[in-house]
Amino acid sequence: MKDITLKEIAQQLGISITTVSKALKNYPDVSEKTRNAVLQLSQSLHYTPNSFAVNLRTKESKTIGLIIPEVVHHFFSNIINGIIEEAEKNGYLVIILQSNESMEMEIKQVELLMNKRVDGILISLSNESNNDEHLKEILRRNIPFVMFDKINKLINCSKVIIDDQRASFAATQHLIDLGCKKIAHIRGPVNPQNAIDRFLGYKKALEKNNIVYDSKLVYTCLGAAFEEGYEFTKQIIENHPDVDGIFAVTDMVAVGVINYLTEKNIKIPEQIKVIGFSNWFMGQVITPKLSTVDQPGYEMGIQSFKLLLEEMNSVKNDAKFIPRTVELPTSIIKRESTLGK
Amino acid sequence: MKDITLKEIAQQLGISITTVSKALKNYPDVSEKTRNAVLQLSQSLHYTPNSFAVNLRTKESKTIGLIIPEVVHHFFSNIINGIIEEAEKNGYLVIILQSNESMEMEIKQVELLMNKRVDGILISLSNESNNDEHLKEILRRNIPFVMFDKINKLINCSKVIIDDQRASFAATQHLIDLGCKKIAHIRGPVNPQNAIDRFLGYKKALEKNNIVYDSKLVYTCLGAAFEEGYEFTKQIIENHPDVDGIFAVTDMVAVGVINYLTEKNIKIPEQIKVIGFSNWFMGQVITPKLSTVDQPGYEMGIQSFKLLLEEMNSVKNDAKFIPRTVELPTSIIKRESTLGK
DNA sequence: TTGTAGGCGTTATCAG
DNA sequence: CTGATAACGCCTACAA
Repeated sequence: MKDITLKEIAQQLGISITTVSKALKNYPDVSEKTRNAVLQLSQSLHYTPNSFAVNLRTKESKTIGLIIPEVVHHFFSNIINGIIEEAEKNGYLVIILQSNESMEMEIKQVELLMNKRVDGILISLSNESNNDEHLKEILRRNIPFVMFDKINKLINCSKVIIDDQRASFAATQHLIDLGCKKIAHIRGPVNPQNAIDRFLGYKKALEKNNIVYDSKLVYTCLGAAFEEGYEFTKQIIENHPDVDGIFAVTDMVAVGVINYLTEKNIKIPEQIKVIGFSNWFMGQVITPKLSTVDQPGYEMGIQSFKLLLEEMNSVKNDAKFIPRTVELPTSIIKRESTLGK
Repeated sequence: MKDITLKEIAQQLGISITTVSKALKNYPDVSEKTRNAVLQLSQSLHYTPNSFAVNLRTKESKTIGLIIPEVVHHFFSNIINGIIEEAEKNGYLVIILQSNESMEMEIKQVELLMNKRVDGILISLSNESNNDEHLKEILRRNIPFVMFDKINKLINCSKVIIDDQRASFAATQHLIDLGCKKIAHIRGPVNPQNAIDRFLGYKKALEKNNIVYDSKLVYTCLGAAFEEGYEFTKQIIENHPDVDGIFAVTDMVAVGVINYLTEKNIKIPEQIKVIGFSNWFMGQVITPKLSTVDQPGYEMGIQSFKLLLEEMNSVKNDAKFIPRTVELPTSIIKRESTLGK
């Protein structure tokens, strides 16, 4: 089955390619008769424009690129969901790449997408990312660009974030309100801004409540994995048996915490209260159900695409675009791991 | 910053576009000297070929399309992971679309991808899918095409699957081996082949062990959701209090089962043994830990892409390609929900 | 109302 | 070794 082109249709009807093109695009200067003939034939032949040719002419592909640290991840997959949906609604397709938390990969992938000439790029930075040349290059080339969740504050592009500091302040405050006096924090990796902010929120909450901050109660994950939550909790119990609250950087880590405590028959929340971050589905179905911070992943995806779309439209019209930062609200979800049954 | 093209480089060096092109592609018939000049200049100008033009010429985009029922799903996101990784390794990018288990969406998306002229298409069918015109159209257009996990047996394309029937036979047998006499099955939706096969495996295992099959013990999900597992278990307990084993079509459903039983203080596995299907991460961290069938999602992604790649290469060389079906092994993961501590 | 011509950027063929 | 020319398929001034 060979491809149907304008040429093909033109030949069959004995008219010029131009006329066919115009008829299909509803130009006014085509006679009713020829238009109908063209429409009919192109339908019966199942004509669809060759998108490669259209891309070349219009210099856009209606495709955007998305770089994300991990796909197998409740929060991120929710974001992907939001992005894909909103993109499709607006006639865009999404190419997804996974940095696997590696900056090297991220750099390669940015280049890949730029060479592919996607119409815009969405990124959530890898944990490793501590350099921003590749991000600046996107700006230099004037490619519409939005960062979400794991961002770099120094890059002047649109961003969609939550207020990690405020949210983790609230989480810590929740523990304090319930009577916790000695709260450990299992924090995220060193580089990412949101791990830093969550740590700062924790610290601020302690200070605000006149609890002395003790750096020995802060444990730093390499990857925010289940095993790390498990292992650090072991250390916490052994070295600081009087800890009565644990705030984990992520629900995955918090679930590790809960697993260790449950294994050792340490009562949650009576002896130790646990709160996580992100509101992964898992937290609702484990025992005890996990208190956490709800982080609107799906909504973040939607908003990220919307911002990108705005910028893509601006660039197309040679209009100036001023980057904006959208901050999404979070809320504390109180469940059994802090409140009990 | 305007785009660098072959023309630009040719002009600056005072040579022809043709020569520049050849130099860059390491054609043998270019003098050392001009080649070097070209390479140097194109590097300093950061030349990259315009992929739109390349697509148009070569008639391929090094991009494939993937249609999947859900992105926020442990098993599927693992598959996506495998596909993206293997694709990238081979120089392909992946456009992801989500059918949301709707056949209508699936049909639209297939068309979208065909019009986009992706080099190949990967699909896992939606639960709703009971028509195959859109799939046949892919074959008609001779577009490389692989189905995985949720397939349609009637379509003559490559497939990557597991033996659902055998796996669920083994799962049911596991319950029987542990002494279960009355096993309920919460099955998946009506259409998908693998829900059917899992049901058949369950039934066969009963028969093989001389347990009378009772259709009243089979509950049919609409979407294989947590809530369905919970709700059906309630019905099971109320209507069939002597059930001593439950086999759920999916871990998500099984977790719903466990949640209901735990809430009602029904002992797992002493009173009722539970086994799921797919080996989602969640199952390892809930209490009791869930026994299940390990289904290799990541590997399935890898294999699917590999098959597609083979076919894409064949089509490119006008070689004949004979569709193949790859069957991946599964295994029973025995945990607390059947074995106890 | 219709058609001609040129170009988007690359690549392949063929002649010099 | 180099380059002119055509073609991929579409779109759009401009001309007829």
